[in-house]
Amino acid sequence: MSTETQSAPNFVLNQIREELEAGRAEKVVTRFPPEPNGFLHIGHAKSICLNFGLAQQLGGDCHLRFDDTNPAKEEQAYIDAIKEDVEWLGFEWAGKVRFASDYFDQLYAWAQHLVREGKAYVDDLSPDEIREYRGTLREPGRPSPYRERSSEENLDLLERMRKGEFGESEKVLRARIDMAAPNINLRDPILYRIRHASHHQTGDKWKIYPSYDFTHGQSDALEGVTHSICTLEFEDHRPLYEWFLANLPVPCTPRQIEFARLNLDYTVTSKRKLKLLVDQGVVNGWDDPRMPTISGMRRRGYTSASIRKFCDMVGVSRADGGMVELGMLNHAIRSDLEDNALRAMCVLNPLKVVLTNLPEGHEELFEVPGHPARDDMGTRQVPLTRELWIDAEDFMEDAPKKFFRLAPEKEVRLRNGYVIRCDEVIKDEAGEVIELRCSVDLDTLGKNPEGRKVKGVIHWVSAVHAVPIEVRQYENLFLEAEPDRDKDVDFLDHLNPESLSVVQGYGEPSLRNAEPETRYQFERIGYFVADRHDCTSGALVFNRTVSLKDGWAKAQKKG
RNA sequence: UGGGGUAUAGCCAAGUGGUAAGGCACCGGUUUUUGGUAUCGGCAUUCCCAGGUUCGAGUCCUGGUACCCCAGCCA
Repeated sequence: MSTETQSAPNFVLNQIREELEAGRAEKVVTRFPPEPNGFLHIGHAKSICLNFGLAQQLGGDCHLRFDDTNPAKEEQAYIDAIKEDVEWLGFEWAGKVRFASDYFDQLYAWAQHLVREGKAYVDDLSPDEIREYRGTLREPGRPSPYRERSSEENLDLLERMRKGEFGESEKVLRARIDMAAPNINLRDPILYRIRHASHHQTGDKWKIYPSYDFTHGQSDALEGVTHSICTLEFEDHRPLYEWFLANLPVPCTPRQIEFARLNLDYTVTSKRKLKLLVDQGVVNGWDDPRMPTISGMRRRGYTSASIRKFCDMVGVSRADGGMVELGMLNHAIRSDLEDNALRAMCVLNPLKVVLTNLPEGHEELFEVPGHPARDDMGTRQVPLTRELWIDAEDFMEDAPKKFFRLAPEKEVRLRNGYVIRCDEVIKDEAGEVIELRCSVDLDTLGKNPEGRKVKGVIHWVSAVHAVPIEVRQYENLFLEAEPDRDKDVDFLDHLNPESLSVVQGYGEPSLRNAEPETRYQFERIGYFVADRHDCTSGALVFNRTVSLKDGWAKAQKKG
């Protein structure tokens, strides 16, 4: 395990610790079992942190096992992406990457075992008939007419299913449990279905594929998994999970523990819906910075540490139907970047300022820290010249008393530089402010001016040295806190049309050689990352990870 | 009375009979060459509701209520 995570205790950890203390287990083995049918998202991050975190804290192992029992939906590309995401998050699985498909031979042998024991049978009912015979939530099911076939016949039929003698849906193998069970999962669940599909790991070897229920617990047992941690919706499957372990000669009996999945504000976390966003071109791929996927968040500029911290803050419980506010995620990333991101000045909405008492061609270099509190992050050179860009929001012609920025006749400090005073406002024919003429107080470098206090500080960029940058500003993908709440309304109706806005701005020269994935705080604006794919020395592209908290905007709102 | 779960502040969440942790958000003070950060303080007389047991209940009992999951040959 490569990452030191000091996770807060939770009920799963406590429970396992008790078992350890009671001597009911020795070494803990967990597993993270994604199906390779899409990219991992923030909800998976919670599961990853839990499973790998448990192993870390208890001195055990965590396996990465692909739950690849449905070749129709799975792809190698997803496998590659998932492995990359888990590694990027900072975790290391024990041993080789595993696949449920590694156990297909054993699973098949166990299916034959159940048949011989009279605990499984081949059913010829059609999918519709099976549904009908299953009964409803309130009424019991009825036994299939094929339920009483002999072991010999079942064995033969199963073997022929395996050989591909039947078409898809012509037959299935079912466990023989109880068609009247109140828990529908126990009403003779399907063990194998026929799929004439090529599998990304096993090729064309199999014509039948085991179901999740028949695969998961046995795979856990085969790997020596002690605790199989999954989400709440599998709680109803636990009796089945245990039934297979009890009725098959498995090497050990893992225990299933369920926890509540993560729900995040203004976000969808459903692989199906995320895939829809990708397929319909609503976003630019699974790693679009607006996506709650691990790779999207990475591209947006989240650090893996911040995602781990977020998962830790959220905690683990069995309380369902909850909804975590995005504010918590914002806090996690801001606190990481506050400590670790380089500082730079950038202007996104440029307004020209001319410093009238500086001579033409004046150039002055300030050496300023890469980070205000971290000497180890070095320094950068910031040039000052007669013409500057400042952000238009930092000037107001009729400024209210508490506006601590530039206004006619008022003073403000240039961050890392001098105090300047706005002497003249120049407008175009339309009355738009196009330039400010200001004077510099040369006696204010590194010290406060005599006899007055200048409260405001604004960022700026030398016009001659300004580096053009493209900045991609992201907002929530959805306008509704729970986009998929209402079953009668398509979640796509809640899309935020302004989730992405691209702006061309000016950055200070230190940004010129920004390497992809370098994170910055553009002072007084927010945290940004050089896009890992599109940022080159010829075309600087930054993604806004998250804005800085804006106390001024908040005060404005309050009036 | 189909089965299985869950209810603690705006949000997440500790708490397992001894008098409601922590985090986020929010509000206010201080510091500040980022209206950021840091820092200090405030923020549940009460734990879904109603009864009961007990010297004592968020924790135990009884009865309600609300919400989530399950009728894929998905996982």
